[in-house]
Amino acid sequence: MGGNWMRQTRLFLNTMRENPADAEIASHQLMVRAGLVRQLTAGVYTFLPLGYRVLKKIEAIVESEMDAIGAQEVLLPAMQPEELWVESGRSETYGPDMFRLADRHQRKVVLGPTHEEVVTNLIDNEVSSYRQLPITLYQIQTKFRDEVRPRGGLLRVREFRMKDAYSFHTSPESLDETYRDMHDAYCRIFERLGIGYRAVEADSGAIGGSGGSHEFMVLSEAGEDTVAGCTSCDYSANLEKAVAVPLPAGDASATPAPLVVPTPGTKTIEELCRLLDVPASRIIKVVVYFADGQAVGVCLRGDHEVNEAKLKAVLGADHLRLATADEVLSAAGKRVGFVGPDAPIRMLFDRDIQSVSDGVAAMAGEDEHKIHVVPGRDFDLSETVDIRNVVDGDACPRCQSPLAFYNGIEVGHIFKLGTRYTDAFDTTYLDANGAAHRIIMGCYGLGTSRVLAAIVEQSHDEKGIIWPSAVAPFQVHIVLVSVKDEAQVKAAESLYHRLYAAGVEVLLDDRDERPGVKFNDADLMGVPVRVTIGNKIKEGQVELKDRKTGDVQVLSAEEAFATVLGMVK
RNA sequence: CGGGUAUUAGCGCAGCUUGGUAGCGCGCCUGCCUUGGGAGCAGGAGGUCGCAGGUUCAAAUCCUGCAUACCCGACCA
Repeated sequence: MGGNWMRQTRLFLNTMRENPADAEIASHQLMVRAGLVRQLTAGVYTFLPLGYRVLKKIEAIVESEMDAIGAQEVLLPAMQPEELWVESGRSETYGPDMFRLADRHQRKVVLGPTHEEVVTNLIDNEVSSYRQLPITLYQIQTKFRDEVRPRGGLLRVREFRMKDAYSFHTSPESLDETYRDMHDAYCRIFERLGIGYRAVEADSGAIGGSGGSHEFMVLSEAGEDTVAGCTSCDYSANLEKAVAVPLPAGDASATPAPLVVPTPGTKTIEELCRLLDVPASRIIKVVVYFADGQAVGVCLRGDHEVNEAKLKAVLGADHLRLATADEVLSAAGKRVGFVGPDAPIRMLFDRDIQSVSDGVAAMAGEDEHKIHVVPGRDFDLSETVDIRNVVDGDACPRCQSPLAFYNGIEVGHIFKLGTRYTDAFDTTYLDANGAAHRIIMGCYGLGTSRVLAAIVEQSHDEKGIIWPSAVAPFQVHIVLVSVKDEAQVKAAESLYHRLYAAGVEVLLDDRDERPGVKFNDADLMGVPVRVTIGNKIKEGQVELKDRKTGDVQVLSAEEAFATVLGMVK
């Protein structure tokens, strides 16, 4: 027993009628209520049989598509020496987000949040010739990240399952090819999984590296990422990466000379707007950051926000944070709120500051601002870059149509890493002439346990989960209405055995429960096809119900068998 | 890291103000009855009241500390 058929009386499963108190989002509530998972501690979950069946199905699909593009499966260690991370420089970058421990000899060990270091080390040891390249390795592993705040059930956790792949190349063209293969494989994976997704341009973030990067997003209210997407063409990008058409330069030909006005105690843009009765788009603000220990000012319009990912990229900085009030005072010589674009620190200007034709800037003393300020006329625009988040009203960089914003769950992320890690480990191959060159790398992640949550988040109704057929824990759920009725039992057992013999994954609800309980549990569990065997068996009839559409067909037992085979194959 | 809330049976909660035998609903076990959308009746099992101190004749309840969990925020000048 077990495997592809199961009697519900034997299934390790407790469904719950009420939502657990700490579950807020639908996927978390349903996964707990339907008995897929149980929380052990913050951000750490047990997968129960039903949940694990689904996870394995997701992973099997991922594996088959990885295999199809020639990637080879390995299993890298979850436990890794800290030295590797020190060598790559990421021990510091990751900081407290990594679980760290010491072994009995006080050697420092980390639990892998990802595996670039380990796999590069492996390749460094094993690959020496161009003849061995290109090669792509992948694994499905449990990863560990000590998240500041786990949340959203299985969406942001500290221990999770992830497929990660790494490719190694002798040329950028070869990397491009594998990157495209991966991109296409990911599209096939999400199509096979039966979920709606969007591939978006992304920032490469902490993993580092140069070159392209795409994220695969499941659009959902519960998502933590913001996606900016064009309303007419297919441009879409993570907000961290999204760009817009530059705003038109303002016409300052009629702007009078600057004038100092008193603005005591205005600490925010909002206060300043109210006091001077100007819109935020006419304020020229300066935000002070510390990038790798150096103070740098960012000058942009009052209604725009600094995009820290862009700022980090422009500066090439590893660490970036806002300056504290005290640091602002000592670095720029003015209190927070009164640092102007002429402050005596390195200043970066957002390119759209040039859209201001008659602005307000803190280019005077404390508790004063200048009005009628024109960028370029009244202060120098030394370094002009795109450094802000796109906002509502911005135009698509490809087709000029308006951009719109969505929440998304990041379920996959692919990168062209370049030589970020092979530089760190001095990983080279010999070419046909015997000359050594750095190996070029790509890496490709896909969070399988997060995909599970994302599917539930996207595919449910008020009664429960609606599994896409490809990942459903079982294909057919036979609900035997009364275990006391011999005719029903006989018909149910017969169908159960025939479906199993035909290779259909089938769950038989043989519990001595009232029909309402069984129907509600079946809806909660979300198996795509339900066969109800009840008192219509007297007329030789059973009922077939589609979980997603709710469509019901009344058929003979024989017809039902044939129809079910047709539906699941 | 900061703030808030919570912690009492497997799950959801009451009890705490005003200290005195630990309760309810769901679930679970037994029996009867019932059987097409979470029935009913009867009986029953199950709790170091998060942990450690303190106050008191007496603490789930008051006080102190700690732990854990959940939520919100983490400074755009």
